[in-house]
Amino acid sequence: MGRKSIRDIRNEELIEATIVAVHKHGYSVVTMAEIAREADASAASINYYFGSKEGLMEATMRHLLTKLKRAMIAGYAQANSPLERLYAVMDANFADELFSTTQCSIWMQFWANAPYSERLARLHRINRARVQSHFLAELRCLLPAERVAPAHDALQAYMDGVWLQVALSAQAVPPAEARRAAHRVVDVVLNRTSGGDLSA
Amino acid sequence: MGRKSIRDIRNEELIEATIVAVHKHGYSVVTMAEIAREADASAASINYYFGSKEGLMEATMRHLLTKLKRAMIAGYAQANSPLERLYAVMDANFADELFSTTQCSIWMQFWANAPYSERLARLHRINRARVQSHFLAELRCLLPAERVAPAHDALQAYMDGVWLQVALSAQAVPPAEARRAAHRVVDVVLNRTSGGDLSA
Amino acid sequence: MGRKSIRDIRNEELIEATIVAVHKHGYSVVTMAEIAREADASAASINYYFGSKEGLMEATMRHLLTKLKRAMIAGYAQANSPLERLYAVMDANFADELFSTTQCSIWMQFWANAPYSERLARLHRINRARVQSHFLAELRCLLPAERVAPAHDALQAYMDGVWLQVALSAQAVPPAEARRAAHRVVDVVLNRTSGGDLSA
Amino acid sequence: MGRKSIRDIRNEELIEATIVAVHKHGYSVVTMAEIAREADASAASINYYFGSKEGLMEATMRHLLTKLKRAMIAGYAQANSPLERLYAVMDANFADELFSTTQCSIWMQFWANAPYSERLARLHRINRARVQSHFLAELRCLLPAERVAPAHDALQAYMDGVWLQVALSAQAVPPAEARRAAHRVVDVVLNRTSGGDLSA
DNA sequence: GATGAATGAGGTTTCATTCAT
DNA sequence: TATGAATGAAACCTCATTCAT
Repeated sequence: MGRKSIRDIRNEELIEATIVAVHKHGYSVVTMAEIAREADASAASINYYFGSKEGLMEATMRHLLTKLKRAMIAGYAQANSPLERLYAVMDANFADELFSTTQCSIWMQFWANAPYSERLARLHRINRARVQSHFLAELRCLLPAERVAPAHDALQAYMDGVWLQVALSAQAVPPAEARRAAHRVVDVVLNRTSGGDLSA
Repeated sequence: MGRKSIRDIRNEELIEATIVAVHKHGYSVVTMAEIAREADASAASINYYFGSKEGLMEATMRHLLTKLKRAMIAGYAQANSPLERLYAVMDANFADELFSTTQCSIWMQFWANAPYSERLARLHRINRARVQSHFLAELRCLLPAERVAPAHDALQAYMDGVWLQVALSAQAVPPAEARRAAHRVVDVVLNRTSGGDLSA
Repeated sequence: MGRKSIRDIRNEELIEATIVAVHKHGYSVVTMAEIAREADASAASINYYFGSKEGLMEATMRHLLTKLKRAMIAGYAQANSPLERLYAVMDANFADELFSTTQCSIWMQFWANAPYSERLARLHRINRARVQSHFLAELRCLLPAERVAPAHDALQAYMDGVWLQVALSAQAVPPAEARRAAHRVVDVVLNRTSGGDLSA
Repeated sequence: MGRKSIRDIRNEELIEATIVAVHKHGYSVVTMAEIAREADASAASINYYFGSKEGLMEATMRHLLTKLKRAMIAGYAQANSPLERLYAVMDANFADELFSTTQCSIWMQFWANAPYSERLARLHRINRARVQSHFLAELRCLLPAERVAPAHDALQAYMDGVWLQVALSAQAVPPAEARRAAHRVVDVVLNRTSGGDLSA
């Protein structure tokens, strides 16, 4: 039942190796050999499992998206109001197991290459749409109609920008701190702070 | 004095071609041949002018950074207060001649590849530092010390995020509108809006 | 005694699959995986039975040669004169169970690759020698010595040529018709037709 | 005017090397590296000129077909009767510069692989149609309508069969002798020999 | 200044074969 | 007996770069 087949185990190992290797060398520069070395396997066996390099990349991105989705669902389960759910969406993006320099780096790599790979672009579109629908649903409960779209744009831009900064600065930011900052941004965007305080 | 040498003219043509080609194919996938075709030249002549592919890429990024710098300087020249100068920094990033889908795409390509090219990384660091120093200088005039850093982070993240969104959605946003939205974000971050209104 | 072991049954299935797969993809392009798929088996099991790809090919060719040999022996058993035996040799080559587009195609594949595989070349030599000795034996009874060799060459060339045409045109020729035409060629070569009529 | 460009010269060299290499190793087994070695060039430069292995093969076959066509046209020019033209068609196939073991071997390789390469198949069809139309045109002048098709089939089969034999026996046959034998076959098929003599 | 020609280096992918199960 | 799993070897092809012209 919960048993994992050898295939599943191997898949996961290879995907972990891919994440590390992509972070080290860059998405479209990394070679199958480098990934294989990282996984203590042969390049041929990666093709055996994923069919091609692009197949591997797609599987890797799918893996990350699933992680993000799970984090978001988990947060939602414990939230009891629109505001808390809004926080939960932000928290998912800055969750402990997601918001590391390595993973921010991978995300950026995928973003940058999505426009040139239909398979990546598709995953990106799906994810973006899902996050957006969550955002909008909650914002509609909290803001007048005409402010919903701009608020969503600002929040989404903020989240993307933070990831990008972490990816580029290669300087780790504690996830908890990132979540605190994100909550403040939500508050400011919703005008919930009397004094509008962006500092800790 | 304003006379351009043949070399300068050719350089500019090749850089323009590079921007187009990188946008079409992606930074690390585009080939010298594709760039050459875009410029109606030969791959060999590009090496003649820029030494190597990486040299060309560095020159191209430098070209874009110069454009950005000029836009910022021009804005500063007309600004007469900290707030106006803050607006000017944002405006430069969303200037008519910079904020196109193509160019946002290129920026993202450069960002994504900077960590893997020392020459690109250096340019990125320099630029980032310059923008940051502008931001901080103005914010210090407008906010208490402990709120300066978070405000800067939020504004920078917002700007990066917007570029990224435009690059990925491939859906053009009118620069003027982007500037208006950016001003509102500045206002909100500074708590300058009594009603804290993010909508038009 | 006529009992077939599992091994024999499996062998035959795999050989049939090989014939189909070689026809579909070409001798030196077909892969073990494709053959295995055709036989609903695994590539590994083919190696278990035949040792290697070349072993399988040799067995397959041997299988076809045996079929041809049997057809020739059967024809000989019913022939009562040199001329009838000559007809029988031709008939064997155009027998119902041998003269199909698929099999002509296989033959051509084997011919074309024999020069590059010692094992195939050996089979080819043996077969060719056997057919030749039959031909010569009968022709010697029907023609003066100095006309035997040229007549053999012509008949052999004709037979090969017809197979080749069928293999390449991929347009089936009814075996019975091929046999009729072959008989006429024999007659012409032997000058047995007063009017020398090559038409039906 | 008659000047050959470097490109033409190189093309020809590479094609000659291809013929030799294909003869040595077999059509679909020969590697680019082997061909390159034969031409004292690099594999990369072959792709530079022909785009791909298949492109090279197509060009090589086209080269051979052109040679055959020229030989046929030359023969036709000197023929003054249907019979002489018929001889000329046969002679072209067994011309001194075409009827060598090496070239017969190449032809067979191309035939065997044509069914699996659209580009080769196309060339084959075109050539076959051209030869056939020549044959039929002359045969119609020499035979009653109902004997034309069978006579053509027999002659074509004979020609193909002889090439195949030479390719497989790897035993050279003097072209002049092959032509003499071919003329006799024509005579027999047309019933022009009172004694129907297939011997020298 | 400009470019065909040429190539070495290297990447992805395929495939026959082996082996543990 | 049968086959997933794994891989070394090798093939094709691409591409940045060099160089003679």
